[in-house]
Amino acid sequence: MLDDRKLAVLRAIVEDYVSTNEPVGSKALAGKHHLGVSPATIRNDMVALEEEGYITQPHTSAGRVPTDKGYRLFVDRLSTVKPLSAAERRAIESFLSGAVDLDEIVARTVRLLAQLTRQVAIVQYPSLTRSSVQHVELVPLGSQRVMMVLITDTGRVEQRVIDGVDGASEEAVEDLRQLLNRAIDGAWLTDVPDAVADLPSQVPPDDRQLAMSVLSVLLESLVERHEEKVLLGGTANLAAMDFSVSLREVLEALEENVVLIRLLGEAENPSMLTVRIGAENSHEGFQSTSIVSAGYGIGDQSLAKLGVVGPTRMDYPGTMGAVRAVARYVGSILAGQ
Amino acid sequence: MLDDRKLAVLRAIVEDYVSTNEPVGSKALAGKHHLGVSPATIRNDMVALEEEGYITQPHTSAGRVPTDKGYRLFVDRLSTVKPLSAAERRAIESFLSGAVDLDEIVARTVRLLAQLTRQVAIVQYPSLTRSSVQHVELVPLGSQRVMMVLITDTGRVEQRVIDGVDGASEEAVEDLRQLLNRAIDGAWLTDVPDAVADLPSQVPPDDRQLAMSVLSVLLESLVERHEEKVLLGGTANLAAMDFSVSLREVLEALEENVVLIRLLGEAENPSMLTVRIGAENSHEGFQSTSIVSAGYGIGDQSLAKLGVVGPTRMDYPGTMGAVRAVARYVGSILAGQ
DNA sequence: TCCTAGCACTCCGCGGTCTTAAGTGCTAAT
DNA sequence: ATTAGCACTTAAGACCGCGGAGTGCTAGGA
Repeated sequence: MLDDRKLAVLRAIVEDYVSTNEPVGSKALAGKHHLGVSPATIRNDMVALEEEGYITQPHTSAGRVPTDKGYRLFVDRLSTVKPLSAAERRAIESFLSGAVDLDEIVARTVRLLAQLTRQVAIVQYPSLTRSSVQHVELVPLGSQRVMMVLITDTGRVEQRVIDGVDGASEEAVEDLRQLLNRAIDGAWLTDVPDAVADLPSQVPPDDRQLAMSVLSVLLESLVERHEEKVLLGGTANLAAMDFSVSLREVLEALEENVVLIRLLGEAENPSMLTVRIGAENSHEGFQSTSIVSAGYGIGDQSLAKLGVVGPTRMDYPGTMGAVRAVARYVGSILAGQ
Repeated sequence: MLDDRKLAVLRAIVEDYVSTNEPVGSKALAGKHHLGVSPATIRNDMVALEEEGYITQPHTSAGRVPTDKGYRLFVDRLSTVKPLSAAERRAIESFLSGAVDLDEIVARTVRLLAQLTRQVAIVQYPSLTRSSVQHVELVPLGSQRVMMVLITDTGRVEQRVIDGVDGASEEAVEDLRQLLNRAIDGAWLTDVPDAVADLPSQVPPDDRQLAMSVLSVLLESLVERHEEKVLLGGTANLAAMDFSVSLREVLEALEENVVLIRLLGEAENPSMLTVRIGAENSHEGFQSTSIVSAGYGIGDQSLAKLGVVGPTRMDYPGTMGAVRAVARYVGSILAGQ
């Protein structure tokens, strides 16, 4: 039903429309894209494509514009991820390798993505739940409070203050610290609850209240409030985009971390790309945007996700190439740390 | 030269223009603002105000619009900070008091400010340099690396990994840790360099290299890279604002933390308000915005700043009231922690 | 059977003109 | 010093006509 030439026409329409942002007509197509046929023939193909729902015309006597379905077909079958140029790869590498800690890696990554794609970049911090305990520290603050600092092997630091612990002597805290570290040092975060289950029975009764408080906060910080943080960048690029929905809606949605995380999609293994086009995004504000995302992590384990959001009318091959490349480099930087 | 009635006219113009966003004419003024004089009289006052540069007209035969200078006079002499309603105050209190750690306090504050003012909110994290050392922790990571975690009394945590330290035995690290804590526990961050000056001479020669590395990273994290972090919120409100400069410029400037911090102004004692109007802002992108900011902190010591940025055409009394109230509440929450 | 040339038709966008409404500045009267 | 009246200016909106880009259709050619 859709022969090769029709597909070629669709591809040409997408590419043209993406670069010019104007509905593309049959004559222009026949000219630029040396398809070797006349405008009239292209028009015939166009009606076929339109009947199938791949393109549409804003009004009679205007050129054609791809629909979400058209972009989907383009992404799935008509395009290949465009690898970055050597210069770009070098730039990424030198830019990312200058980072000193996790915060900065993430900050630089988001900047990089935004610059490469000229779109809005989203980077999720490496998740707590998929890393292991590097170290846990207990610090007495005054006589009534203790601060707990949890350091993971991905370099992430989680701190929490435990309030109202009565009679927490320095020694008791120190003892608990050692006990705790012996129990969970190196453990996967998901295994921590099991690992500490019988810990209270090992502390002297006097300090048991302290131990319970600390443990409950520790578990809470692991499970309940594993609020995944994200960083956003390149919002200035929004100004150049033209959404059919109001800019405000998009900006609002971008402020909701929870929404963003859900948006980043379900790519589970690193460097596998997810593309969500237009109405495929469930969320209100993103009906006329596309999201290209990928997982990143160490080895073949995905720790978190990153991606960009832009207009459905975007350069998919280029964007996908950039996202994939950045995801890989971040992974390697993370592994090297 | 500017009698009371002329000032009243200016005030009326500002208030009207702020609420309607349309140039205000003499007739409308005479109607709404019961000034007890006829439009013609008001017109005469207007030409006086215009000659002095407080108002201007976009074109002949349009109403008048306040200039930056006009807003300045309004803020300085014609308006009073508007206190929040009891309901608003209660809302602030309950919203902020739910925060568990510093990150969340800041995050909630920025949300709150944005919602109250319907503008873009900026909150700077409590500065490192004006707080004191609560604790410093050294954690060996493998055999070649040590992680340093610095905890301040404002609850801020700074972490850094020290790389390539040869022969850092667990004992050496532990010794150094104790030495370090004895030297700087409780010290003002600004005093830390002095406090650790003679520390290397106190460690055994074998561990001196380790000590030097740690100290240099510590000092560096205090001084050189005291990159002040800021959090931004309410950017969605930008969509409703109309800038004469492009939206893009504003968004771009908002992404530069350095710019933002400079922008927050020089209010040194808490709850003292700074208002920068239009061209008073040195930075390019903010020529048509106003910034209302205040310091916040514990007691009468300012730890950091917060504020909002909106169009010069903003509700100054209300905005100033909100900023001042939030700054005070954050201070009290911080003190209570 | 598929492609192409030609042609009439549709519709958007652009520039022009006209009108209206708002608001001003000036002058003369109170 | 204030006010009423009036002529003048200007932006914004409505209306119109036109040109151009693009289409769909039909009839003829490989």
